[in-house]
Amino acid sequence: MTTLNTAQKEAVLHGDGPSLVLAGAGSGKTRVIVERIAHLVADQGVDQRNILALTFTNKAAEEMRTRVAARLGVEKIGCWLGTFHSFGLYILRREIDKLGRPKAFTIFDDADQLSLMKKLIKDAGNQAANISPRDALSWVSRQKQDVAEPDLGPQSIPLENAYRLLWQKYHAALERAGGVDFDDLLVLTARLFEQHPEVRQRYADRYRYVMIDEYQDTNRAQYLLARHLSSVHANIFVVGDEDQSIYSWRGATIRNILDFEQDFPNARVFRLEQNYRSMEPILKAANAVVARNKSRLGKTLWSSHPGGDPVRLYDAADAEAEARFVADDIVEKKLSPGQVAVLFRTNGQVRLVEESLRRKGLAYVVIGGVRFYGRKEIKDVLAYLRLLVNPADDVSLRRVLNVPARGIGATSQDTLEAYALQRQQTLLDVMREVDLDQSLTGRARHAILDFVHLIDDLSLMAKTEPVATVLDALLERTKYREFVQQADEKDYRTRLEMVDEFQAACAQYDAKGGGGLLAFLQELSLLSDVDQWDPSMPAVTLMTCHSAKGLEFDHVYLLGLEEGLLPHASALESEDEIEEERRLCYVAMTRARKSLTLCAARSRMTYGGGPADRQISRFVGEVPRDQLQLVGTANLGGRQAQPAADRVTSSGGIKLGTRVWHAQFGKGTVMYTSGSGAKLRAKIRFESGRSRDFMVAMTPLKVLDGEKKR
DNA sequence: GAGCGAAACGAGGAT
DNA sequence: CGTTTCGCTC
Repeated sequence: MTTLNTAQKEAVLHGDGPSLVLAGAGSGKTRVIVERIAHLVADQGVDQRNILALTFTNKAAEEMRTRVAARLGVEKIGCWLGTFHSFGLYILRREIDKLGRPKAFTIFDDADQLSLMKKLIKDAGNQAANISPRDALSWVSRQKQDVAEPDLGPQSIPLENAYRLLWQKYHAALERAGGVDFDDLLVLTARLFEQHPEVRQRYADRYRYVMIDEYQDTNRAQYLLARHLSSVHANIFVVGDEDQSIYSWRGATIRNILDFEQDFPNARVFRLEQNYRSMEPILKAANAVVARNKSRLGKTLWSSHPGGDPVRLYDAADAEAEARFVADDIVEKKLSPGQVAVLFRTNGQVRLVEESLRRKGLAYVVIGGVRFYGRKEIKDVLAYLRLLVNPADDVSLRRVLNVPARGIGATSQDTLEAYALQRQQTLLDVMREVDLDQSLTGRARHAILDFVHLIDDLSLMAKTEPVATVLDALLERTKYREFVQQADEKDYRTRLEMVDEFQAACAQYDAKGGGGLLAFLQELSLLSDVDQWDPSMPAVTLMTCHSAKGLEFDHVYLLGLEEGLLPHASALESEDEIEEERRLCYVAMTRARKSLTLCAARSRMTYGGGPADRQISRFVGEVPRDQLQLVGTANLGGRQAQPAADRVTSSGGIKLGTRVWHAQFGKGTVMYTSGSGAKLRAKIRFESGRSRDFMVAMTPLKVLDGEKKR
């Protein structure tokens, strides 16, 4: 693609006012945004500082920055170009005090949220009995993404009441700890603009042009931000593809893109339907799949690259054979590893692929899964550092109070917690006054004061010294390395290497000019897995379909095209969720430039249990047969996907998606099965929100017929 | 309070 | 199956 096509040109050159670009997969939407910015700056004389462009990932932002800089012939661009979340952080750093919150706030990641919620559930006792922290968190997160307020109105549903109570407690605890979570970065920013018109006016005035990428994945908070920011100039330029909306579980609402023309009157709509990425058979196959969806605006992509190999289907005996096939095929076809991606629905699928690639001596990188910043030793160190900049952060304090063990055990901790609750003080403040309290042993009080001194000394240091210096002192004084070495004799080398790597990251941050410990910690929390990935590495890329969005590869292997995996088991009940799975499948397929290979296994080990029989995905059946080439032992006879209701199994009707009734737990849905016959096990999610695992033969379950939806 | 083995729990996608 | 919590002993 050297010059812009007519549709792209129109989108780039159009005049002021709101506009919606419906950009199909591979239609050059990034390029359109880049060219539009270049056009505004170079041709219209717009000051770069008056342009704001928002993306969903740092990776996308980084690529856009590079391309805009190249296009304008400058080293560094002056536009504000970054992710929604980093924009929220940018605003809150300056303005959060207007919401009555401290400027030195820290960002709580999902592990922090989980540990906080666990504690709140425990403290709430009977009021929140039997609620899983994860369920509570996702409920709270959903409320926040919809920008609701945690008031405790009269509620008829007891479960909802408990959730509401936890929401209120969570909200209060987070605020007291001087923390914000991921949702808050957007929600608080939206609220700030809502409640402080003068602030909104200032930013809306500055950003004459607002551009938003992946608009189909915006949630309500992001939508409100878009409205606020374009409330003065109304030059809002959004780019999206309703067929690639795959984040509804994160609060994204497809309505935002479907309703754009109503929301922003006089909007112009542009359609980009020429695909520059994929060879024709790949695009035809992907189009055929997504065309089954009902909620679409409707686009028909056509390929710039006619000819090309048909899409292949490998129908493996089991998941090991599937993984082996991928490695063998890469070797046999002499594919250059850097041009290959292996995509899958769940992170759990990655292990087998890693093994088979390793056996063949193929280099690979795994994106996601166990994140560097999710590692225990890194989280410990981060918790210390966060406590240094935010002494009110009780969540971090709890994590490190006795790590490494320093004689402050459960009894002492409970005593401190009780005092903190009673006096409405932070844990650290309570600990400062511990000498006044005689109910703790002298030894415990001594240990507690030592800890307070440690934090005080290092906090002072953090005010002036570079991050790496503070970290060195921290590791030294806590004897953290010795602790790691002692605690895990088997794996300590790897763990120490992780600590080394983190030290290097700190030093690098300092060397780049840094911004102090607080800024370092805030920015770290916004890093994503894909951000670390270097596409020029000569290695096969392994990642989930979700992570692959926005990327492209010459050769793509899409694994696990089975009912229960893609579409995922948890989506089988609802037509809307099936449609999202279908879009996910479409996103994955359209990552491929030259070749696409679909794989499925007839049998796959499930968690703990034995192998389970698998049905091939309905999405495979949606690809026209003449577009599909069967390879290996592939044989679709009798395995073609059938409508879910007609499928039969040998397990007495207990299978994926079956609606059942249990005397104790009520109605539920089978999420997974494993084993067979007398050893058949089934995981069932009940309408109460709880999930449980059963030996089917031992459990009084009734199969409910004729029920499709709850 | 620390350390260890046993039991229980939970497994979708991630800024 | 892998990880976290529990419960017992020292």
